[in-house]
Amino acid sequence: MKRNSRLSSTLHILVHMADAPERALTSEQLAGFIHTNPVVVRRTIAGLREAGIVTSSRGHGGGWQLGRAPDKISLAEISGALGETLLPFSTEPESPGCLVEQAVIAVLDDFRLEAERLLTERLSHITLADLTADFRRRYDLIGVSSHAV
Amino acid sequence: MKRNSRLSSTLHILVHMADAPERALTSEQLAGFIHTNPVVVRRTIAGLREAGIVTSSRGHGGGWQLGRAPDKISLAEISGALGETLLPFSTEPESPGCLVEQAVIAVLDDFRLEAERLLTERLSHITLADLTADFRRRYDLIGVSSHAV
DNA sequence: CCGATTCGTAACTAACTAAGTTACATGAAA
DNA sequence: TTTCATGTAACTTAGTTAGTTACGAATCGG
Repeated sequence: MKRNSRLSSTLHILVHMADAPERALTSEQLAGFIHTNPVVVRRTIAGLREAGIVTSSRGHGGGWQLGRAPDKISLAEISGALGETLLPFSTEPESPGCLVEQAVIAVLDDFRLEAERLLTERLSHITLADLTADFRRRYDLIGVSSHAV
Repeated sequence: MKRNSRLSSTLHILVHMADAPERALTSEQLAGFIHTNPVVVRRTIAGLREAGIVTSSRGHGGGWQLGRAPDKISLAEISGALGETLLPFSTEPESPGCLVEQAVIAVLDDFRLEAERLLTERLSHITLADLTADFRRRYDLIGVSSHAV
């Protein structure tokens, strides 16, 4: 895993969970898919559990499963549950009395608000089911193991 | 300066430059506005010079000035010249043969492309002149030094 | 020409963030 | 009651960015 790849790593994991809905996958198995550590996986998707996107169970036969059908899980929800901001730039005031800064922040905050609305709207139209369908299409086309490397 | 505040810091600097178009401002003066180091300023806005947004001159009376009128400088250009990406998430392949990863990356890259198009379009409608006007409006309203801290 | 000024840039340090790791408590199933 | 799996805290490591120091190159005034 590298910097800011949490969204794509999480989607990868979720597609695998969608692809094996009948059984729970352990964080060790999930970690294997994205070549990382089970603890990192648990930490990363802990927020998804709180959002009801996934469920986890302990002990024998425990692990992770989707909390609802893939077509009811949008990328907007997933991104939100990860707690990442779509827009990275900061607008923290650093010279509270400066009117130039106030003007800059006002314009930038307006833009951020509008941008977040736009992006969330787009992401809310893409579901985990779309991703899974895309994966299956590729699988049928090439006919090769989903983890050939 | 803190993390990812480069866009807002740069805008702050540029508004000051737009506000004193007749004379060059040194990187020392510009650094004072955003409470940082002259070298950091030079490094940060070096990209703007290459994009023609600002010009710099050395020696006595040297410093920085806008490269063209504020209403001809859009936030899209500035953001681009800073070399920052608007969308932070990574889609670097990490398991090249994995079809799940390929599906995830395909969807995410599509989204990123569309999102960048949308955001750039919005930013291209905001100019440095808009920011300067907003600053002047605040200044006239409150009637206070632009750097009262 | 000389000295002051200012940018350009390399090299280093410090601070911060996120991933990776270890360790162990908690809970569930066989 | 043993084994397996999550939950989470604490620590380590790696990578990024801001900040700093230093100095060469260019420009201007005298």
